Amino acid sequence: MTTVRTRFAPSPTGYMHIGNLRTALYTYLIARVHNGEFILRIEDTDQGRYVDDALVVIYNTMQLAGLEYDEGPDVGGDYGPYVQSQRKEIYAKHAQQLVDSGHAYPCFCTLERLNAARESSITAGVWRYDRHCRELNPTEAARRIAAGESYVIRQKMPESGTTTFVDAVFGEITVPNSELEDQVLLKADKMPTYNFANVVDDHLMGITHVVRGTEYLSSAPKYNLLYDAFGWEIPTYVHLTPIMREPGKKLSKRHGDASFGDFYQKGYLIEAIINYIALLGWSPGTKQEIFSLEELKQQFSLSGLSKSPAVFDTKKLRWMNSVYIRQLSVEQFKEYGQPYLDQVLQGSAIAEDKVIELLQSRVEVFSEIPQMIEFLVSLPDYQVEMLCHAKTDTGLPEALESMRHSYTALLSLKTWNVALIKSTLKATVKSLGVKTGRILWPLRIAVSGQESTPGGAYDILELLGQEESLKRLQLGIDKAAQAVK
RNA sequence: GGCCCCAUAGUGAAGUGGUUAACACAACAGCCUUUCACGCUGUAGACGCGGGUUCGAAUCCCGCUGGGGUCACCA
Repeated sequence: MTTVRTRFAPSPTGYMHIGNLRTALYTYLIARVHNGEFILRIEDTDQGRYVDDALVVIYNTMQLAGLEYDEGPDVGGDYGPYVQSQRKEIYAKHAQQLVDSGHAYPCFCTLERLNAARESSITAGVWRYDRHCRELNPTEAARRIAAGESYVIRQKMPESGTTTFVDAVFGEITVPNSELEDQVLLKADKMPTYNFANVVDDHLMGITHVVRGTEYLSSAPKYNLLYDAFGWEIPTYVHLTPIMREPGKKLSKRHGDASFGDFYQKGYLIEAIINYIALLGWSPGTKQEIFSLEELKQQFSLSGLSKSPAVFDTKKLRWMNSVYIRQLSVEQFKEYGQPYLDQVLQGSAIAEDKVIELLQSRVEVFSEIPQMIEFLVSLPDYQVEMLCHAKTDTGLPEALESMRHSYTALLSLKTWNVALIKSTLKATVKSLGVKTGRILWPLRIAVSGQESTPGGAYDILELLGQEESLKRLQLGIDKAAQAVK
């Protein structure tokens, strides 16, 4: 049994797309579920695109997500270097090897010639390299290289026939060779193209499962041909479908929240994000939906991978995040929520511990805490109609009446705590012989100004304190009285 | 446009020739002797269309439609 080895090979672009993170996750899981090894490799062959701090983003994300790699640029390993720009000679050597064996050839065509040919072709996007340099005399080619002429190395594709390859999720796929371009392997700057570097690195690093997005599905035949040209064993391909924003729209950075960092900063828990994206395109085949990374490492399977693109559903992510939030210990919840709490409560006399307690079962995303508790420090303006409550037949006159009763009852209290507030108000309800909601609904609206609050009326009253509560209640009474007139 | 791939409710999905076609999110309703939330219960909602094959198709084949990917000295 050969050891399963997989690799996540991001390009240092400066941010981690949520789809990339999912690819990383699946790649990691495939390795772990087989007790294999997981490698991080940096694909920076496009020097023009290099972003300086981009590596840090990658390292941090991997660490945050708990995707530990056994080998990588920052942890070392026996198959290094793990940064493609440091492997230049390796690619050049292998490219030459293919030239020598007749599977590739130097091409001196200028970009100008190529672009012109492309543009002058009848229909856009159908032009393929015309193999202009393919049959160049080797001696002639050598002379031009020696003369310092700029050139690239191209892969020689079969003239006819078809190429078939097997993908672990899509099965057998066959394409006509006429579709295959004599693709560039080594660029003029002697850097390899992605396609070439991948084949060489994956083989040299002993990668057994090549995991990547479906955008590479159509270049897979070229990869196969390359492996064959080298006489290397073809790895297992695992192509992953993209994540969509809404039916027909690819999830992109443009939409604002496609990067992992954005979600993380908005107050989504890393465990929830991982859990959610794990299920976006993969199914365990059971009804289980909540998975820790540990469980995923046990249960992940290639067979559960989906063939069609999945739409990213923020609502479900929110729900899942709330599940994880509720599972947090009070201490953990406090730790995460504190900054958001402070935004509103800093400097106020509100008892933070109580607020935390009330909040945990109601928060879906941490960043929405401020707006949920804003009313504690300043009563928002609200419509009088909100004081009415259909369920208990509470119209404005009734609401006004009940608030007056509440006011009187609460004014008499010498001490201010939930238990006392509760018993007092219950007594009021009883003495009036009305439904509890008749008293409590208008009361809660008056002190909070909103229909939905963390905690019930008793809790809100206690948090606000007697003075503030009565002040707000009086405001509500005035408001209602004015409207009733 | 060529080539490749895909197709079950609004969304994620189970299903692999015979099922009342799961489950989850979202929606809606009810309950939880106060709202919201949590929880519980329930309701509505799907096999894209048309042909075959078969005693029998969501499951197999073909066409159509729709969607995705790709066609760079980017990855």
